[in-house]
Amino acid sequence: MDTRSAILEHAERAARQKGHNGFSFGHIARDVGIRKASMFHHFPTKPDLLVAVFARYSQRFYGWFDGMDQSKANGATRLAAYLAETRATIEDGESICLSIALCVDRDALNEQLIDDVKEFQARNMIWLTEAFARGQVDGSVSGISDPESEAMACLAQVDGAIVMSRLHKDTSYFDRALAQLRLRLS
Amino acid sequence: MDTRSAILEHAERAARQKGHNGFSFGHIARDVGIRKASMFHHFPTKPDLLVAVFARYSQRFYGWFDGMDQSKANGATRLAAYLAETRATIEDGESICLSIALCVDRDALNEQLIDDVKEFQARNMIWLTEAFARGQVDGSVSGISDPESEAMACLAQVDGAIVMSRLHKDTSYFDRALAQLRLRLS
DNA sequence: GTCTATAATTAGATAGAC
DNA sequence: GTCTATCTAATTATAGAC
Repeated sequence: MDTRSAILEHAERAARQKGHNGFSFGHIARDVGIRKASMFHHFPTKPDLLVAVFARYSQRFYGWFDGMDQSKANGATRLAAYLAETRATIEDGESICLSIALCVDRDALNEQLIDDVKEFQARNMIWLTEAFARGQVDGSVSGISDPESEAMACLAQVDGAIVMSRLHKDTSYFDRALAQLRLRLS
Repeated sequence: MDTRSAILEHAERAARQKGHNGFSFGHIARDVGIRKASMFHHFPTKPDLLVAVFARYSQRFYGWFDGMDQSKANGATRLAAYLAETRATIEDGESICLSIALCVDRDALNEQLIDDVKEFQARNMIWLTEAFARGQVDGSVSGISDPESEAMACLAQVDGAIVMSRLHKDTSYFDRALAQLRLRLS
């Protein structure tokens, strides 16, 4: 792996485990195995690094959305896959979603990064709304009144479930927080 | 107000706006209007300060729980009051719940503080479970199968809603994320 | 209880050699 | 692209005077 990618990889891990203010160029350099000064060749400032890390992170999700959109899966299958994907990214409660970490340290971010996180959340909302709408039409998800309200509630529930799992370093909290929603997927 | 209380007040605000790693003794000293060195007379270390801040924060909630428990309010009224109380504490999306901020910066906390946050979450769960159970019995909350699952989902949903509000600095995100739950309260 | 002064460490960089 | 060396500012403290 090239150095730039190694930096991005370790920086994402660090941000998701310790938050934006919880790691430094020095830490990442040590992880990657280079000197601190060499970091600045790849990323001139910490904001630059963060923007690149989040772009890479969000692109993975956007790619996943696109892949799913091309499948013929029904609403319930899509939502179940979303929950499984989200659960997988937090490992054993060691990490959280990068966008949550950045929300908490919001005051330290530059405007571009805040906009990027907002867009990430908006695209999650759009995808979830579409999945709930599909589940309403095809009958695979029970008890839906308004797909957009469902999407908003679901996104919040997932984010909160991730935070709870992080506190206990235990993914079963994620499962219990989402148990009710899962029961509605046939 | 005495100096110690002023320090606790400003430190809580800072932790909830910038996260555990986002503020220093220097910042708080400036806010309070004393010199940095004077901070250490009141709180020898940053972990000591954080434990005291969280104790004060959680006690306010525990007191609120006790007050509510002595009322004759039905399940729905209790849950609506919980949502209103939570919403009020985040102001205009400028702050988040202290326990969320600490969860994200979990790696920087000492063991006592982690245990304190766990207890806080457990007590929220107990109170919410009781409120949902009440709502199930008195019929004031619709569609309850298992009160404990409901409590877990609700707590996650509230936490996620707070994070979303923080990103946009807009409490309407909180309202929209909780709209469905509110509709179930009669 | 608050202050000045200071120390050790770290963070975010920059300059310039290789 | 990576390194050593260096810089400035901030952070978490400690010592000791008032």
